[in-house]
Amino acid sequence: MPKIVDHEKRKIKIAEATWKVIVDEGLEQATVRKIAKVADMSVGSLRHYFSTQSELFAFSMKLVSDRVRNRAENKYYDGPPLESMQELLSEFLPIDEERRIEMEVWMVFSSKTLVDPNLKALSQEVYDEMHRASKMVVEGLIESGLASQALNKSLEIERLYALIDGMALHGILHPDRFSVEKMQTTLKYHLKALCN
Amino acid sequence: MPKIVDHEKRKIKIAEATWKVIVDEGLEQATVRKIAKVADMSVGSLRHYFSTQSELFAFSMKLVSDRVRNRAENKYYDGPPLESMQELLSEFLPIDEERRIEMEVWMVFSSKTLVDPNLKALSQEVYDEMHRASKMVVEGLIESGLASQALNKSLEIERLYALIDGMALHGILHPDRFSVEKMQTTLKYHLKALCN
Amino acid sequence: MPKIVDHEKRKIKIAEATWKVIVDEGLEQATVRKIAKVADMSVGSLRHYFSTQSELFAFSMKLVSDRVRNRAENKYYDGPPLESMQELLSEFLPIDEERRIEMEVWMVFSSKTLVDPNLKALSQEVYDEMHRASKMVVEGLIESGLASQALNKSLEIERLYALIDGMALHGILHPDRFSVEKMQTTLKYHLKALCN
Amino acid sequence: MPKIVDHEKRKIKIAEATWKVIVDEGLEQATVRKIAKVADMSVGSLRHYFSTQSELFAFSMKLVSDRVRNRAENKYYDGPPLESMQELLSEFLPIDEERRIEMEVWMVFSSKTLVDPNLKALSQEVYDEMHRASKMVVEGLIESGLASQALNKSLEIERLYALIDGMALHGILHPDRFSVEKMQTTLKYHLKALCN
DNA sequence: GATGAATGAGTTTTCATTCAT
DNA sequence: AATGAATGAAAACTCATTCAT
Repeated sequence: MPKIVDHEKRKIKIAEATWKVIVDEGLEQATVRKIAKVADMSVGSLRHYFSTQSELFAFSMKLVSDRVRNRAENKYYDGPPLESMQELLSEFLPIDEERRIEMEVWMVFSSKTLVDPNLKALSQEVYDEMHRASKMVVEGLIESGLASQALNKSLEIERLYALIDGMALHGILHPDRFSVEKMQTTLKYHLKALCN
Repeated sequence: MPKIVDHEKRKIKIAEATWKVIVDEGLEQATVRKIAKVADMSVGSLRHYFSTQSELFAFSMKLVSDRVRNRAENKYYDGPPLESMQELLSEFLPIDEERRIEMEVWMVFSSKTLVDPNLKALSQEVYDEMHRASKMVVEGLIESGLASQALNKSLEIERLYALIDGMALHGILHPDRFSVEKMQTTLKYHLKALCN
Repeated sequence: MPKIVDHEKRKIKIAEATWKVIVDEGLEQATVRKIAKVADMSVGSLRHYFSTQSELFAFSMKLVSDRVRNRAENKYYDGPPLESMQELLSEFLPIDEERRIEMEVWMVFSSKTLVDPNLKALSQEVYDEMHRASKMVVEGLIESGLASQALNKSLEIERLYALIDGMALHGILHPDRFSVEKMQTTLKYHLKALCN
Repeated sequence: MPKIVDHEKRKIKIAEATWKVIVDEGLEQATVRKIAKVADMSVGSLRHYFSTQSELFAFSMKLVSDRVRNRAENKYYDGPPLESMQELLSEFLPIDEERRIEMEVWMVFSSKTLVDPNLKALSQEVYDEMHRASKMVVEGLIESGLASQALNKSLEIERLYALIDGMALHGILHPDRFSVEKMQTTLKYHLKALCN
């Protein structure tokens, strides 16, 4: 009987170490050596789980989207509609340390997406998912009677989604200029604006 | 002092080569050797202009903001206010090849900003500039009487700026999903929404 | 003691997997991992049969000589002398897929012989065996009266043996230039030449 | 003005270092590090001349054929025909230290030829050249009236060429069994046999 | 016996930077 | 000013071998 390890858990541990190195030192410093060290294992061992760095990065990026999606899906939305929507959309913003790390890692990988075909597919998938979430919110507002039926639904979806990602970007790159509070207030403001 | 001009021209040529490599192959592939090759000069010669790679990157990033700013400032805005604002704000969106390249390079460097203190200052400066531009637009709309005085100016500024950068992000990362046309329509839609 | 037979069978299976990897990808690619995979077993398991790679290689090389020797010895030579000799000597030429693989593997290991003392002994043994076979042929021809007694026996042996190995070499390295047919015809021609 | 070095000479120096390592320790030990050390330069410097190991090996192999060809072509053959031919053909045998090294290196690379497409072309070229040399000898013997016109020219060419390479092989792999003297005597014997 | 996880030394390769010319 | 040779550190990756289960 071989040594028993939970393969998936190990991979997640490594991916989280990867996040840490990326956040602390940047993607270029996310070398196999450093990641192994942070994950507290040997380079050779790490290679059991990810045979190439590319694989490791793909998994690490995917873990971000999995985490965010899971949180968004498993949350219990029971308040008033506007508040529920605010809560849902906040899942995609760097409103606390946990989310900030994920968003930052996501952004760094997104950047890499431009020239790494390996990561492109996931980026597209998530774009589509986010787009659907944005659609759900806009349609939810209209159907619940909060928002006017006269809204241009399609454009509102694009606007909302771009707003979310723009705020996430500002929140990550300029936390001192664009605080979490501003983020939340601006989001609430936008949702309310849709309801006039 | 023609020498200085030449010197500066050379540096710009090198920075543009850097952009090219970044867009084509990514920041990690932007090695001194490759950049020198694309700029059609020797490695040693390139070093006369930039003694370290870090300097070169800082200059290359700054060139993006200079270019964008110059274009925005030197443009002659003579149409109706809403159209002028649309035109101004479009300068910050990847609406054509030239701008797409600049935005993409900017995004890649922004990513690096998170861990490279050398680039952080410029990033902040540009954030502030953009914020001011956003403010100008919002205030312009109010002062011209197009937009209601009841708007929350401060939040509208954040909203507009985030929308712009979010759209730029989507336009760069997902040009097939978020076309230039959608970008322009969404922007126009937003500006109009402010005027209701 | 059926266990021992199984043990031996397993070793042969592993050696054949080694051959396959060598022929397909070369000696340098004949890693323990790859061989284990081709042999359809785990790395750890393979180690029960060969505790070091060196052992494995020595066994794999020896298997070639065993196979060739067995075939040569167990063959029933009942035709005319010249034909029998042609048949015998053909056992040492890559005249079909099976033999081609063996010769190729042999050649690869022979190359390694130059610097690997572990393999040298076997190489010498086989040289001597082959030399004896060559001697048998030459003496056979003379004794049977087919060849003249005036032949320089010793030189004829060297000549025949070198011819065989030279043809094997050409057959392996340049099958498109030196076909199996040419090989056979040349051999027959040589044997006949001895009989003039 | 850049530092002036004779690029080609440097490459040859490196290739010779490669030969040395191969002869002393085998192809698998012919690592870039070891070669650089023997060539008395840094690894990075070596990479100026050969950007990949594959390139280095291809050049090193080619250098063998160049050396042998040059020697064969520039030699002044002025004795009796049979002696001239003996001398020419001896160029392809490991009759002294210099030639032994070249032949050994050639053999090692030939082995690699089987799975390295990069080296295959050269191997074929040399095969053809050697074949032509063999043809020249056979035809020379016939034309000079030394050998009978009744010879099967085509088969004699194959036979001679295989004999040469077989003897080279034996001379390299088993110098204690197949001495230089035997080599020469066997060759002379063969040439004479053609003349009966 | 069997498994595969773990290790660390070793490999090729890349690269920013320095330096002699 | 310009060139490209030289360097050494560090990268990704490979691998035989060891070991716990």
